[in-house]
Amino acid sequence: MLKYQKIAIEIEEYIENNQLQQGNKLPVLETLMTQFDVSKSTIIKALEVLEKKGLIFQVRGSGIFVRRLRRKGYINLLTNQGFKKDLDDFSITSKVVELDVKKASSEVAHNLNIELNSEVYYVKRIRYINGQTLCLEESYIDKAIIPYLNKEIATESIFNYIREALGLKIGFSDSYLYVDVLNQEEAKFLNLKSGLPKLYVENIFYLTNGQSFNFSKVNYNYEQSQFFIQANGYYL
Amino acid sequence: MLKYQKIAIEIEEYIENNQLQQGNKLPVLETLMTQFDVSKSTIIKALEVLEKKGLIFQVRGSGIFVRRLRRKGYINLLTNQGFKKDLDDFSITSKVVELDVKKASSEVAHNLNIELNSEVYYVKRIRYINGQTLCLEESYIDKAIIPYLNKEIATESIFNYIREALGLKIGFSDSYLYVDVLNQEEAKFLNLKSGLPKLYVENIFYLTNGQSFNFSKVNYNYEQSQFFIQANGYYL
DNA sequence: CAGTGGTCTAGACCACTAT
DNA sequence: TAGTGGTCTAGACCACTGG
Repeated sequence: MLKYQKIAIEIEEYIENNQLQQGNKLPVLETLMTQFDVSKSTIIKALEVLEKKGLIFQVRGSGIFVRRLRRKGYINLLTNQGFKKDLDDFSITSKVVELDVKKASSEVAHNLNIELNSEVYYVKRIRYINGQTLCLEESYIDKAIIPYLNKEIATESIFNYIREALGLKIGFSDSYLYVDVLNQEEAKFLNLKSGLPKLYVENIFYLTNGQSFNFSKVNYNYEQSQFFIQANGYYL
Repeated sequence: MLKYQKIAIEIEEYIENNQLQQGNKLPVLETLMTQFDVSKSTIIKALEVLEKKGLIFQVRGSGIFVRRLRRKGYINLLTNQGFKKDLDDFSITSKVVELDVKKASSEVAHNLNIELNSEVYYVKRIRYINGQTLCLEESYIDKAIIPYLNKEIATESIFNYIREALGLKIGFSDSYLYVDVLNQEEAKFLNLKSGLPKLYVENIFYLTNGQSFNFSKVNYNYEQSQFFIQANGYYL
């Protein structure tokens, strides 16, 4: 593990263990440098990690402060692919409805950047949060990248499998979302009535090398869909 | 302007001017260093900016590549506060329905982290995208931080006013969102029927020093609400 | 194994905040 | 004006990718 990652984790634990609140001040750079016995750049790099995670904010000339969310019970929209990591807050389970190998349609081929009719895994799952239906998800997974998949893996975390069993590194994702109403089939799976609102999200996930490996369409149960996003002001 | 900011802008322009596509390779670090006549760290810092903006991705041992969105017509959820910057893609206008000074309710006081009954500006606006109703927005703005506001400013960009006229720096934001149905009043303002779905978002905006200055509640017209989010894999 | 990006250091100097 | 975070450098060394 890299120095700055380790330091980031330790500072995060420090915040957690001491139950620091929004606006609480962390030790100054100088102190952190001597405490961890590393150079200034390394501390800065560690703090950058925490800033990206929305855990701290830095004010030039003033200090380093804790940033905390004011509300609980919301799902982080930027980290909601694997879910596993949110297990502390939520109990999320899945039921696999269907798992097949299919030929890529033009829509799937386009989003996965592969040839028409290439083989993809098609996985249809219902996901539950604390026992309630959370979403109906259809995933198309490039078989050229993930050569094997079964129901057991899909019931657990496909992302963990890709990371741990296959040793692939997940890099980034694009998500497109809009609001719509449930059709009959979606409503049936979510145990809701058709015509009710839903959040519809399409995701494309990429490996660190830029290859897209997973295209998914997700219909969220509006009753369970509370999300949050923390933005850092690189645009503001 | 800082060196790394300037370099980031130049590289962005280079990508734009040459119409580079997803996966196209940029010059290697060594080349960029000599081309801009700066140290390695400065180039890395510039590339980091572009990576956060979702414009490039870097692959160790391989190169620096262009990252492009596959779809047009979606609003970036992480940058949708000012709107002004999206003017290239969308024509967004506002109509101010109401502008008052009010006493902060407990909800507003809590979200703005101020005393109950402190004075806040209350701004109710309808926003239009390409002539269609986009959203109905209610903002509560801390009068202790923004001492003056009028209809003209609110019709244009409140954020630009805060930045440019008041010289304040906007730092970060928290957004909470969920899907719901329109009530009669909201429907009226959005020119839709009650009972139709909506995306409901609450935002809290902070200055760089961590002070929250704006709490807003936004109801989006589902017909015009197409959003995208690019995630970088700091969690994946 | 050559090419390429990432980490880390030590230190000079700059810019903002608070008092 | 002291304290604190940010920028920038030059260079050593590390880690991953791909032919």
